[in-house]
Amino acid sequence: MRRYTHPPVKLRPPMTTQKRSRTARQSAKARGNGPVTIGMVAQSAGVSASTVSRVLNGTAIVSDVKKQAIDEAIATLGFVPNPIARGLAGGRTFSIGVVTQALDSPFYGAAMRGIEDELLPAGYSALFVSGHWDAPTEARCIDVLQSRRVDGIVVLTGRLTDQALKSYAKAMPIVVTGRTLKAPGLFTLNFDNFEGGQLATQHLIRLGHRRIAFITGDARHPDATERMRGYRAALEAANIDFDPALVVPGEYHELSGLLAVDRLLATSQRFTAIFAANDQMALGAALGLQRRSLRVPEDVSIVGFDDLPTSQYAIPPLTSVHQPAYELGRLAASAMLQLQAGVKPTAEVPRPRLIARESSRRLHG
Amino acid sequence: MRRYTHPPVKLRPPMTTQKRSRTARQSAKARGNGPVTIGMVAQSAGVSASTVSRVLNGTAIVSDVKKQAIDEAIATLGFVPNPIARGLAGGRTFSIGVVTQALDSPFYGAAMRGIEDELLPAGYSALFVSGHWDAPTEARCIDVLQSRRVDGIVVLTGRLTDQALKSYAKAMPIVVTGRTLKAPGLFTLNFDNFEGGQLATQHLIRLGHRRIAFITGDARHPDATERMRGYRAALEAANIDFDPALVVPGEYHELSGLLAVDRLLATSQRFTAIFAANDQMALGAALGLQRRSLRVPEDVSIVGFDDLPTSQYAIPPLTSVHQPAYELGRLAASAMLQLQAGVKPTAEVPRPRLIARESSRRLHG
DNA sequence: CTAGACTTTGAAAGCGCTTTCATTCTGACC
DNA sequence: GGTCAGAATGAAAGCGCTTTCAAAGTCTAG
Repeated sequence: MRRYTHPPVKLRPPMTTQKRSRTARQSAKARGNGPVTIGMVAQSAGVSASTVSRVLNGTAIVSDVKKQAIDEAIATLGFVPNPIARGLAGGRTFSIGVVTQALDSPFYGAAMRGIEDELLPAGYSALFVSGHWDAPTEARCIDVLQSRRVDGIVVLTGRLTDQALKSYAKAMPIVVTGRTLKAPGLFTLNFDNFEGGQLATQHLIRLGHRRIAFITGDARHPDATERMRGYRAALEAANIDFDPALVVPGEYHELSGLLAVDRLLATSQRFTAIFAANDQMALGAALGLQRRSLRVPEDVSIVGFDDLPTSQYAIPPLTSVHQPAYELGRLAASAMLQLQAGVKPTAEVPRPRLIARESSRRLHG
Repeated sequence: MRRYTHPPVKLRPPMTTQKRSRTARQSAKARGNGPVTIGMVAQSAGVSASTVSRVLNGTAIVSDVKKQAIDEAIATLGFVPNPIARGLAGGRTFSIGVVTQALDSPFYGAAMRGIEDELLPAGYSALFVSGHWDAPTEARCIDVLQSRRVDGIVVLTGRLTDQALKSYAKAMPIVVTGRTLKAPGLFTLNFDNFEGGQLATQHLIRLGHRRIAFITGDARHPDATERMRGYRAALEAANIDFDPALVVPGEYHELSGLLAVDRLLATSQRFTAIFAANDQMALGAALGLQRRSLRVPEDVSIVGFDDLPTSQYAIPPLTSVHQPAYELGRLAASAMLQLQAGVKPTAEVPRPRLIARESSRRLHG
């Protein structure tokens, strides 16, 4: 098997003297094998390692002459500080843990991209782990992240209790999306799912629909229940009676949307439109309708929620409430950066917007 | 602003004596503030830190009595070794870097999930970064990962040259998907895109199609050109002349599929089927056809490639060549684990399979 | 001029762990 | 009973960096 010399620990030559002098060790390093260390920079610039560190971190004033010499040495040697050593010594690893729910969801994917785009330029790395919509798993994720000594954790939605989150926030800064919570060291970023639900429902009402079915999301997700609240509020505002028979449970994936339509049709409830609590279910519902030879939007209008990138290419292109996943990721990350810097974050999530496409149309239009 | 006590560096009380005794320091720690260290375990078990380390890593024989005492101490104190310190001292960080091309792609998402599922139980963490299909960006990603001292890197496809990859493999183990390459410290995992392309085309031919259009992927992706090779080979095998007019370029996203159909229709080429080099373009193509009032599959059959999870819920459900993204991730990760252990990986990628759904049907059936 | 107040700087300790080296114990064998 | 190889263990060095502490300069004001 090959040996990798990166940290040449195992291959360290046996020491001959009890204690090699500092210089001896340094020149040994300078011979060019391992990576460049702060000591080599210091030597090359004719200063001490402490001073180099000070320049690196800007933790103290250093004379311009030396600063220049150090910068030059860093450049010519191509020195890159070792984050591991920094982490050990300084207690900061310049890495942020991110608890997503599914690495392979288009929604979280966009959020992760936003987080990465924000963190990388700031010299931070992101550690993505997935909680699979399960509180114990999420807790384990956070343990892993903490053991990796991340400087902070971004939790994308999730099922942890507010209490648990608050308690984590005592140990390190936390940014959470999908809820509103006040606690020291904790910053929350909440998308207005209620308003989104209203928007979607209003849109259908304005198109003349009055029998609007609703496919719910998992009731354990606060955002799902909020969207439902929005649905009911919009109905009420339009003086349309809420009919429980038009509400069918779903689980945020395509299949459950398809099944929901089956169930709806089985009860022979009349309806002219469907509002699905997310796009995946809306797409499943569209397929379900098609299977029963019902056309979208001629026979039934459909509105989704999330506005996934692919939804605009669905057949027909899906009307949906846009959720700014990428933006949300960026905001969460920049809030975390602010927390790191000791600044109180101020980010605000954009308000929901409805993107009207071809899956919804005027009733009897 | 709040201070976090995790590594209590900044708040360390000023030293009173020149050099505190070992015991003094330890009991200070044992008072219960910071996290549990190996020293505390050692003290509690009545052995030295070295011995605890030996038990932890299994690097030397330790008497059963002590081993038991140590295990007990670890359990009662809830000790978790600090990976940062381990990384510094031992040169291993137990983390694997993963260069994906897009964090928000369903395909890479599934692969990431596979990687995570394989790595986590082994005590490794994954560091995901995205190269955005750009060689310089990928190179920068690898630099970041190396500076983070990952123990190895998994590269999912990407545009780096074989040469570059080989040279990286000199510094640390590398696993690459999407190409076949032999080099020390390098393991490749290649999906047979050629056969996949053949499979898709054969399927259409068997259904009676002879005018089969092909929407290509980005020509810079080896897998795209392989799929095209498969297309041509299948045509040839069926004695169908290759017609360049039926080949239109695409870029692996929905819009380019839609545009490709427009272009195809504009030239008024006759065709009864379309093979798109990936599902996203197939979906875009389906929408493009629908816009021109052409029905799928009645007027035109469509076959995609990748078999994204959402493709089975498209309208109509998409026939596609299944690509085992999740499996691929798992295989890549387990190969990396084997490399870490000094074992020669043996993993093999499953062969392509065609998943027939409703977007393709017998011509004039 | 010189005491006091800052600035700048380097030496050294320390972060938590691994690994080497030396030491102490066994037990086997002559 | 004595010698010697091998097993088990602890002390200490070291990974690369940050931070404290003290020393050495540099001013400024009395």
